[in-house]
Amino acid sequence: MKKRRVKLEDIARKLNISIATVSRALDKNPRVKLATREKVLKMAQAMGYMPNQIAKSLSSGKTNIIGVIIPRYDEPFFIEACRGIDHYARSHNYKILISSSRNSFDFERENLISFERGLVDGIILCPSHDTETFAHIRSIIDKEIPVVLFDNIREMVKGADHVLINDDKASFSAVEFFIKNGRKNIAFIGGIKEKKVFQDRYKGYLEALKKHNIPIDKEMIFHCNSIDREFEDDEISGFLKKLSKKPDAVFTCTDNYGLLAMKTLIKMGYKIPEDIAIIGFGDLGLGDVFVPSLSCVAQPSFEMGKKAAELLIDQLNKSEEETLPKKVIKLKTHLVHRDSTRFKKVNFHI
Amino acid sequence: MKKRRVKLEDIARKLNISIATVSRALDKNPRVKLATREKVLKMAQAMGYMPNQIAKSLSSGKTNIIGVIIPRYDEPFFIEACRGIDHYARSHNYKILISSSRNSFDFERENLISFERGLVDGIILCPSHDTETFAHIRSIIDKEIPVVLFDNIREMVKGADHVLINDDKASFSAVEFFIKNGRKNIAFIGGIKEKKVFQDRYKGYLEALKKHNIPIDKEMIFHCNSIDREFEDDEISGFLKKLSKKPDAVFTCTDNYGLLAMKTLIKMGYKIPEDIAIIGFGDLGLGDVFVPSLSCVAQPSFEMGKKAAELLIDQLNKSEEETLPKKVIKLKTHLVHRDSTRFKKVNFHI
DNA sequence: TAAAATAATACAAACGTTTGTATTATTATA
DNA sequence: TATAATAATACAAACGTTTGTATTATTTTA
Repeated sequence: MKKRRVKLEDIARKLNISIATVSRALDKNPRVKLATREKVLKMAQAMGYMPNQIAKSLSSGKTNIIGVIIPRYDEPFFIEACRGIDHYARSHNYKILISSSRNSFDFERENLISFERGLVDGIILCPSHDTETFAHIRSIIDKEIPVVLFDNIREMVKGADHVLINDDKASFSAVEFFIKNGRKNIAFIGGIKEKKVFQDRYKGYLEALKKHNIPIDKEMIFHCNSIDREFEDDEISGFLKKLSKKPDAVFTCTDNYGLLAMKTLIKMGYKIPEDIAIIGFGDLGLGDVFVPSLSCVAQPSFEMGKKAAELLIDQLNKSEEETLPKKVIKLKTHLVHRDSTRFKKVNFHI
Repeated sequence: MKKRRVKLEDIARKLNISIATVSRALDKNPRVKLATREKVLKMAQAMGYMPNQIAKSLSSGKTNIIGVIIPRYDEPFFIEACRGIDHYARSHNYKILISSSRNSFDFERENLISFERGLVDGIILCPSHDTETFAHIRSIIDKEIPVVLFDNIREMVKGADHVLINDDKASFSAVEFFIKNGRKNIAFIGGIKEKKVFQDRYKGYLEALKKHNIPIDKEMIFHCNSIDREFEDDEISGFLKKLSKKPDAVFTCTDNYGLLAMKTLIKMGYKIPEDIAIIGFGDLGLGDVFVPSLSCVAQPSFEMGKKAAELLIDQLNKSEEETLPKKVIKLKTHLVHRDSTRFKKVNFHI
C-alpha cells in the first residue's frame, strides 16, 4: 500500500485537461488562461503535488547541484569554504553535494568520476595533498563540465577558474610584522615541501628576512612532514626542543602547527608573547577561545568559497556559444592579532 | 559545438544492436552472450561512456542520495556526525546532500520540503534549536520517505528512527566524578532551558548532587541563554564573577561554555585543576591542543552519524511490504580526562 | 456571418535509462 | 530434418517532466 506520488498526469486527469497545460499552468506560463491556471494551482495544492526533481532534471539537462570536493571534512578552513559556497549557491538556486577526497589522489579521482555521471552541473575542487597530476581534472573540463579550483593549487589547470590567496605575501607580512617589532630570531615551521602553498609561505618568510637583512639560520627552519595529525605534535616539539639558540618569534604555516608549538613552548617555560611571539596561518576560528590565544594570518575562507561558487555559477549561466575567459582570483589575507602577538595592538591588512 | 554525452543509443548504433542489450551487457546480465558483453564493454570504454545518473534514477525510482539537515555547519559535533553518516553511506553506495537549517525552524521546513521533491531517498535530520512542532517531519513520514532523527530531540516522532545519547546519565557521571574526587561546590552552566538535552543534562547534575547528599545551591546554577556565540562569553564570565562563594568544580553543558569558563577563571586567578576542575560537554576534538586542555563528556558524534545512516539505509532496503519497527538508539558517552580534571588519571565509560 | 486572427489547449516527442514481453537465432531432441 | 527447447536479442513501455507543433475554441474583422 505504498502511496504513489501525485504527478502532473493525476492533476490533468482530475481536471480533464492535458499534462502540458498543467505543466505550463504551474509554471505560470501566459499561454494558459488565468482561470485554468488557478484551477490547476488549487488542485495541485489540494492533492499535495510536489514536482519530481529528477524528472525535471532529465528533461532540462540541469540538476542545479554543484559538486564540491574537499580534502577533508574536519578542517575549519574547508567547512568555512563550504559555507561560503553554500551561501552563494543557495541564493542562486543551487544545492551542493560535498565529498571528501581524504587527501588521497585516488579518492579525488573517484569522486570526480562519480560527478561525471551527470548528477552535478559543475564542480568546485580543492586538490588533495597528494594530487600531483591533473589529467583527471582536464578530462572533466574536456567534457565541458565547468570546474573551479580553490586553495592548494600546485599548478594552474587550463580551462578552469582558480581562487587563491597570496601565500607569499601573507607570510611575508607576518614575518615582517615580527621584525618591525624587534624580533630577530624568527623560527619557521612549514608543511610538506611539495605543496605549493607551503613553498610560497616559505618564500615569503625568506623574502622578509632578506629585505630586512636578517641572516637566514637553517637551524631555525623546519618543515613538518606528517600528513597524519598524530605525529605533528612530536615533530614540532622535537624541533623546538633541540634548538641551540632561543627564538623570539615563530611563524607556522598552519594554525594547528602554531597551537602545537605554543603548547610545547609554554611547557618549555617560554612566556608568550614576551619571550616568544607566534603567528599561525589559517584561523581556526577557535584560536580565540583559548589561553593564550593564537594570532594568525586569516584566510578569507568563507569568501573564497563564495567566490568559487560565483565563478562556477557564472560559467553555468553563460549561453551555449559564448566562452567565458577563465579567471584567476587572488583574495587578500589579513593578520589577526591575539595574545600571542599582543605586545602591540594592531590589526592591519596586507 | 557542445559535445554531446555518449549514451547507450550511441553504443547500440555503433555495434548494430539494441539499446536493451547494451544496457544489459553493461550490467553484466547473463541474458547477453559473453562475446556481446565484451564487445559492448570495449566499445563503451573506447567511446568514453558514462552512465547518466539522472536517467537511472528516474527509471529506478532511487537516487541513492541521503538528505542530511543539521542546525549549523560550524560545530565540530555536526561535522563529525556528517562524517559518520558519509562513512557508512558511501560504503553502501549512497551519497549525502547536506543542508543547514541555521537553527531556524523555517529553514528546516524549507529544506525538508525541498527534499520532498524526490531528490533524496531518505532523510537524516537533527532538529534545530527552535523546532517545537513536528508536523513538517510527520508530513514527510506520511509520504513514506524514511526519516532518522538524531541529537537534540525534544520529542519522539512516530514513524521515525531516533539516535540519541543518554544526556542525564552523562552529566550525572561527570558530576559524580567531581564528587568522588572531593569536590563539593560544583557550579553548573547549562544552555537554554527549553531544549530537552539541556534539561536532561541539568537533571543529571541535580541527581548526582542528590544522590551524594550535596545541597543544591541555586547561586551555583546558570543557564546560558544566547544562541548567538558573541554574547556567551559575557554571560558566562558575568555569572562566574558575581559568585559569592568559590566553586571548586564546574560542569558546563557544552565544550564551548567550558572553554569560555576556563578562560574567565584563569583570568580570575584560579589554578586549574587544583582550585577548580572543569568538565565540558561535546568534545570539540581540539580541546586537546590548548593549554590547559579541557576535559569533557565526549559524545560519540561520528558513531551517532554512522548509526543514523545505518538505520536509514536499513529502512531504504526493506522490501515494499515489510514495515520495520521504528527504533530508538541511545549511544554511550564517555569522560575524556585532560588537564582540567587531571588530578587523577582515569578514563572510564559511563 | 463567414473568414481571419488569435487565444487556449492537446498531442507527441524528447531527456537516457530499465525491464517485461515478443521475436528471432541457435542448439538439442526425436 | 522437422520440432521442441532454449539462448540471444529486439521491441516497446515506463519513469515524470518540458516544449515545439498541431489542433480546436474563441474573438475580431470585414
